[in-house]
Amino acid sequence: MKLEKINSDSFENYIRSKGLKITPERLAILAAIVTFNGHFNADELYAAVLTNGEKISRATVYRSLPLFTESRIIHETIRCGEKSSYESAIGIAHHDHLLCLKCGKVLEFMNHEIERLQDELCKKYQFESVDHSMSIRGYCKSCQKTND
Amino acid sequence: MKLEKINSDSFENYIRSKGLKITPERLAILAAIVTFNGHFNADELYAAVLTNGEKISRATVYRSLPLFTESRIIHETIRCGEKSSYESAIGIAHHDHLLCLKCGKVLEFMNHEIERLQDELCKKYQFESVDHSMSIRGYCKSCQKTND
DNA sequence: GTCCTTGCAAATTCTTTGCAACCTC
DNA sequence: GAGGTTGCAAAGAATTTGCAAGGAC
Repeated sequence: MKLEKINSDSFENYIRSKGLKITPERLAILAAIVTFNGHFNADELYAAVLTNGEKISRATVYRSLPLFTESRIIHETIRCGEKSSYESAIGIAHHDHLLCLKCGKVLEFMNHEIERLQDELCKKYQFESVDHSMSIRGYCKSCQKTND
Repeated sequence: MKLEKINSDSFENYIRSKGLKITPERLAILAAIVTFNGHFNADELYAAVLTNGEKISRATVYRSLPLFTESRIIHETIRCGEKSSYESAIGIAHHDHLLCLKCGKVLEFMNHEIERLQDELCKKYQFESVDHSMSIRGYCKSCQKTND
C-alpha cells in the first residue's frame, strides 16, 4: 500500500539522519504500528508485534517509542486515566476526541473550522505546529440518561 | 475570597451527595489545590499540603484526586512525557495549550471562537461536555531558529 | 454505633537502565 | 571493525491496595 511505503520511508530517513540503524526489530514495530487504526499503548504495541510472529522484548518497544514520535509516525495522545497512549499518525485523517467519562467510549470527530482557527492561532503566536490533540470530556448520549 | 468559598461548597456538596465525608485531610488538600494557579501533579500537591503544615499521607492525596476531578474542582490535563498532570479548574479562565517540543515551554491561550465551535460540536453529537483540553504541539518562536 | 477514611507498608503497574552479546553499516 | 542495538533482569518511579486504628455523622 502506498501510504505505508511513504511512512516507512520517512521513518528510515529519520533514523539515518540521526546516524541510527534500521533493525529488524524496529521494522517489526513499525509494521505493527501500521496495523493500528486507533489508539494503542506500549503494551498493546508489544502484543501486536508478538502476534505478528516477531519475537522482541518489551524494552525494545519502549526504546523505540521516542524514535517513532520524533519521526512523526505516531504521537502521544491525551491520557484519560490509563497509561501513556499513542496514536498512529499515518494514513489516518486527523481527528479529535470526545471522551465519555462514564462508559469510556471515544468518539472521534473532525471539524475543519476548528482546524482553521488552530492554524490562525499558531500564526498569531508564531508557533510552528507539528500536531495537536483536542479532547472534550463529558457524557455521551446514552450515558446522559443513566447519569447519576 | 469569594471564589474559594464557592468551590469548597461545590466540593462539599459533591462529597455529601455521595454519602462520603468531609475530613480535615480532604479540606487540607482542597486548600492546597486552591493555591495552585497552574498545573500540578500528585506529588506536587502532596508537597503543597505538607508546606501548609498539614501532615497527611501520599496515599490520601492519591485517593482524593478522583473526588476532586469528579466534583470538577480540578481536571486532568494532557500529559506530555511526565506523570499525570492536573490543573485547578477553579477561579481560572479556561485556556488551551501550545506545547513546545524543544524547550518544553507551555503557552496558554484562549479562543472564544474555538470554544463556540466546541459547544456546537457537542450539540451535534448530543454530547454533554464537562470540560475539554486542547493542545497544539510544535515549536515555539525561539526554538524555530535553532531547530535542527 | 456505623461506615467511611487514614496511614503505613507492601504490592502493582508502567517504564527505564546496565551490561554483555549481537548486528548494521 | 566501530558503534548503535538487543534481551534480560534488575532498578526506578508512580500509583494502588489491604488492613487495623481512628474519625465523621
